[in-house]
Formats: sequence, structure tokens, C-alpha cells
Amino acid sequence: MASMPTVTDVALAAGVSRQTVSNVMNSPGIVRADTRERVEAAIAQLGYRPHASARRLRTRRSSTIGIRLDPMIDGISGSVLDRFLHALTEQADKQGLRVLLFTATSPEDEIIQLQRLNDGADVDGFVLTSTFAGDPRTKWLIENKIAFVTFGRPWGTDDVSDPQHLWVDVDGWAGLHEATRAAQNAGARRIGYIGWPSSADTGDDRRRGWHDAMHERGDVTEADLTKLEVVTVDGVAEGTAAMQDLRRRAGPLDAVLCASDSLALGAMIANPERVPVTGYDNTPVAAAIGLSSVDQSVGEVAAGVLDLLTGEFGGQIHGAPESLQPRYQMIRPRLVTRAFAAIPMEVLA
Amino acid sequence: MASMPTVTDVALAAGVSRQTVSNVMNSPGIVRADTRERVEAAIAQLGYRPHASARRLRTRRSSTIGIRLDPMIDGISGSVLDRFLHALTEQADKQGLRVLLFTATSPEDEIIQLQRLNDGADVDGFVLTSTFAGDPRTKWLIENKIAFVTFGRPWGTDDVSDPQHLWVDVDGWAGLHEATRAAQNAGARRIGYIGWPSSADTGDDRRRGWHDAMHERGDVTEADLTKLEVVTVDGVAEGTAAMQDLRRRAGPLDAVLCASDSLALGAMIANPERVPVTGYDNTPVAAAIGLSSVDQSVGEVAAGVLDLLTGEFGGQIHGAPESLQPRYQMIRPRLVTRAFAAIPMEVLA
DNA sequence: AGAAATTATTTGATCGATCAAATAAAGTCA
DNA sequence: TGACTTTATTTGATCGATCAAATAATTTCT
Repeated sequence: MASMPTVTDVALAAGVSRQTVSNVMNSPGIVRADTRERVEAAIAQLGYRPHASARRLRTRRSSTIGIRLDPMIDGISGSVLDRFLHALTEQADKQGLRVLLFTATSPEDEIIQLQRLNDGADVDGFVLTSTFAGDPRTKWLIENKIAFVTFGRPWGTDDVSDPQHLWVDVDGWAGLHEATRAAQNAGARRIGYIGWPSSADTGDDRRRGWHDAMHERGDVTEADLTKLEVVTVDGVAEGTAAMQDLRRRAGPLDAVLCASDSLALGAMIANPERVPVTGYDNTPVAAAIGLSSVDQSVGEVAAGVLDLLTGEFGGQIHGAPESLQPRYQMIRPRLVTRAFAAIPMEVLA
Repeated sequence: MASMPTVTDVALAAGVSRQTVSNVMNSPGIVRADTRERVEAAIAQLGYRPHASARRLRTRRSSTIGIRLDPMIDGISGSVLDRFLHALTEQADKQGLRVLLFTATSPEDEIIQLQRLNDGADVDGFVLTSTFAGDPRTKWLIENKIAFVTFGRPWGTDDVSDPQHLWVDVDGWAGLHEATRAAQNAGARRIGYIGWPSSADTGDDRRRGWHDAMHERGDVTEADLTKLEVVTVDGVAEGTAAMQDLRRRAGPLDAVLCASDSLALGAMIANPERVPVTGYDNTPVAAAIGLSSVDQSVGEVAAGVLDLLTGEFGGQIHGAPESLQPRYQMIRPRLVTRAFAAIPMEVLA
């Protein structure tokens, strides 16, 4: 038993043919019960494991999905993608799928990598993250009819109700809408917002969540609403500066919502009155510090991605046009409420 | 051109045999220059890509390494392994290696997964992280003669100079020794240490780095040294509590070193005098907050791991006993110095 | 130049599984 | 029972590459 047993060995041991062994593994339904049991016993007894590469060569599918690992990002929020990766790997495992990583230095380089993995039959499809408007990767993948799903809606160019590719995204609007509502229900009226410059689609989406919720309640004038908003690039120091700015401009605040945990952490530092601050992404830092935060539910996103990738479409839109299966999934984030538990601010004063 | 071209197509186009095409790719040296060029031209022209699974089936090697992705850890320091994964993927890519992820719910389950991937010829070897004393995984891998390298030295059982398996680790002692020295050189005398209970080997290692450096300098009495140390489990709140404790017990401090960034972040919160605090792991949080921290140099670790895995040993010790190649690598971490830049503490007072 | 040694290239077999088509066995109905 | 379906199982070919051994081309040496 120098090497692993093969189907032939199992077939011999069970007194059946190779194909029957194969059938027991792939379409157990068509094998008579007693035969199946005999084969299964032989498999167990010999410790047989199918040779993945051999199977792939023949079936032309790898049961593997590729995902790019972003280069190290110095920033708290990078961990969202890491958590997504965790979730994806776990969920994929349950479906017998493997996750293969790769790196790329630019979108163009990434396309080369996509091609390599696809041509080498290494993967059945891809999961794309960090998509952006006019993303060349999605265009290329569609043109080459390669199965893929994006984590992130197709910003800009696309009509949400008839997307050109499959996607899953988190509803940032809903997240901030809910966070705003929660603050309002807790009695807050003057709720500030620290967001990103409107070049980022994601940022606009979140901002509208807050803005709409404030409008709906209507207990703040339009002029005040403008004062309650500060725009800055992401970062802890930027958050601190923005918070100081906000307090100066808007006067007393009942609560502050931020577009990211980085900003929220920064804001909290310039927050002697302990105004409740809510971040976004529910990063480990938020948990550690005791910040409320909007959680992207990466688990649900991962499940949705795999759903679309393995589901009816097989990761592609073209070729299954009549289906009623949804072509995208908008995941509702959930608000995690915390109360600065970890921060005994008294020691600071 | 419905499907991808194969070696045969290339051979036909270049007017040579299959094997010559194969040689051009795998042992270019034995092919005459002009023939090689002709084949390379054909490859480029047809856009030929070798079929990975077919190659694997024949060669019985996959050019893929497996690594387990830990279940989501709620903690700041989890990101070290994520960063290691980034680095590993990048380095592996340079050597034409792929990284395949898997998950497991327990060490026992992990062994099952290891077996599956190995038997299916999915991977050539493994990288193990988070090893611990008496780890059943390493035992099993050695017994089954499967190539692997651990990130983490074999704690306890093993003799470092003659290890039973290949490993790479970061010298926590050196990290804290250097951090202590740096503080001393900056004029600090009373340098506190917030560490973990001594059940954790890693923690003891770091603690000794501080302790030894303090001893060497000798400007603090042994009695004082005891007062300068606080032990607690990991966590931000715990760090805050430990810092308060430390200030109470040890009186005035010149600097504080911590066994983790979580503790350091916590400590910083109970630090109105702005005593320099140094953490460990150089997590994004440390960067964001402006904490000094000991960086584990995951890039070097990744390079070392791949070195051992693909090097002379081929990931195994048995079978290459005479080699002078080192069987392990101890990576020196590097101290990243920051100055609370992101934290304008004035706003707190 | 011609034999021997070296280098370059080709041929047939093979890795381990599944597909497609053929055969055997079991079940159905007049 | 015998012809006719339906279900179960087997056989031969194949996926795309590389290995091992055979052949062809080239170089070396006397």
C-alpha cells in the first residue's frame, strides 16, 4: 500500500467495476442499495480518497473558487474583508468548495491572474471584492464568460434591477437609517454625521441613510442638518478633527454616527461629554473599545455569494435569461449596540 | 478555438512533439535555443496555458500549500495571522505556489481536513499556525510523512537545536528586549510591563525579554522589578485595569511595555501623564492610534516558511538527515516607534 | 572520415477519474 | 412465458500533461 488506493482498487475489493464506484460517489441514487453498501464498505476499509486532480481533469471543474487577497492595508477597516474571507471559507467548506487565494498589484495585473487561474482550470469561478465604478475586471470576466460574483454592487454604470453580473452587497443606507432611528428612539434629536467626501459611492449611500432618517423624523431644520454633517477622509486622526469641528459648528449633540470605525474611534477621543458614537463595520476595535457599530454581516454576504455562484446561474447571467432567480442580494446589516463599557472615561479627566 | 489549446496544439503549431513543448516549460535548458524560441512563439501565439490539474495528475505535485484559516477571532491581535496570510500568499505567488484555505472546528477535525487535502493530492504541504505544546497535528503530520512547516516553535517537548519538524518563529524575547533597551536609551528607568499569565509560552518569552533587559541595566532593584510587573488576560478593558493597578503599585513610571496591542490600547486609556506605551504585533490599531509596537515581520516569517517548505528538506526532516541547512528560523521582530501622533490628548483633559 | 559519445527530440504508456455507449439484470405486461 | 421496458452495471475511450525509453541528430575524438 505504498500509495493511495484508486477507484480500481476499490472496485476490485468490492467486486464491481470502476464506474460503479464512481457512481456511488457521484450519483448514489442510481446504484442498487446492496451494491452501494458493499462499495462503501470497501471505500472505508481501504481508506480510499478520490484524487482531486484526476477528477478535475476529467470533469473540467475544480470545485474551487478564487479570491484575491488585497495587499496589506494599513487601516482598521481592512479587517472586514478578512472576516469575509473567513466566512467565505467556512461556508464554502460546507458545500465541498475550496478557496484559493491569489494576489495582484493592480486591476490589470489582477486580470492576468484571473486568466491564469481560469485557463489552468484551477478554479470554477471567482469572488471579486472592492469593486468600483468602471471596474475593468468585471468587464473582462463577462466578456470571457467566466463565472463570478462580486461583493459590492456595480456602482454607477449599472441598473440595479437588471444587473450585468451577479452581486451581493450590504445596504449601507439601511444600516445608517437604522442606526439613526435607534438614536432617535433613544431620545436623540441632534444627531451628527461624520462621513466621507462624496466621491465614494459607498459613502454617499451611508450618508443618505442618516439624512433620510433625519428628514423623516423632521425635528431638525434643513439648515441645522447641514451643520450636523462633517466630511473628511478616513482615519483616526481625521475622525478626531472632524469631531472637534462638528462640536464647534453644531453645538450640543445627542449622538454621532460615523462612516467607519476609524472615524468613530477618532471621534470618541474628542468626546468628553460621552455623546454616544456609532461606527461602521463592527471591527475588532469597536468591540474592544465598546463602540456601537453597524455590522456588515459578512456571514450572510458569504452565503449569498456562494448561493449565486453555485446556484442556477452558475455565476453567469448570460445563458440563463429566463430565470426568476434573483440576480443579486442586498444584505441588511445589523446594528450592534454597545455602551463604551470598556472605557472608564473617568481616568482621563 | 472553443476550448483552450493543449500541448498537442502547440506542438503542431511549432512543428515539434508534445514532449518538447513540455520540456520548454519545465526544463528549458535541454532544448536547443532555436527550437525553444519556435515553441515559445507558438505558445504566445496560441495563448497556451498548461492545464494545472493534468499536470498534477501526472507529476503528483500540486504546487499548492494548504493553510487553515482560524475561525473568526474577536480580538485586535487576530489580524497578525491575517497579515501573515497576506504575506504568505504574496511570497508564494513569486515562487509559483498557490495557497489553499481550509477551516476546521478542532485540532481533531483539522487532522481530518489535512488528510483529505493530502490524499486528494490537493496540496504539497501545509503551513500550521497557532501551534501549542503537545500539538496532535504535528505528530500526525510527521507520522504520515507529510511536508509541513509551522509558524511557531515547538513549545515544550522539543529541543530547539534538534527539532522534530521545521519551524519559523518570531523571537518575542528579542522584541521585548529591544523595546526595553530603546526605552532605556531614551532615558527611561522605571519601565513597567503588562503581560499575560505564565500559562502562555509566548507570553513568558516576551516577559523574559523585558526582565532580562532590566536586569542587565541593573538600575532597578529586584523588589522594584516585581512591582513593575502586572499580569492579566488579554483585552482592552483588562489593559486599562492593569495600567491603573500598575500606577498604584509602582508609582511613577517612565514607560510601559505590553504583551499585546490590546493591552497597550487599554493601558493608553488610563494614561493621563502620557507615559510612552509600547504594544506588540503592530496591528492596524497601533498604527491608527500612534502606539509604538513590536512588529512580527510577517513578511520575513512567510519567506522563511516557504524557504523551508520548498527548500532542501521539502518540508520534512526525515530523509535528509545529513543536511547542514538550518531546520528552523528565528525571526527578529522590529520595533516600530510612534509618538501618539494621532491622539491629541489635550482635548481629553 | 568513421566510430563513439553526447545532446536533442520523439514515441508510447500512464497518472486516476468520469463520460458515453454497450451490455446485463430486473421488472412489467399481454 | 416471452417480448418489451426500465434499471443496474460494465467496458472502452478520454481529459492534458509528463515519464521513461527509444530514436534521431549533433558533436567529439582518433
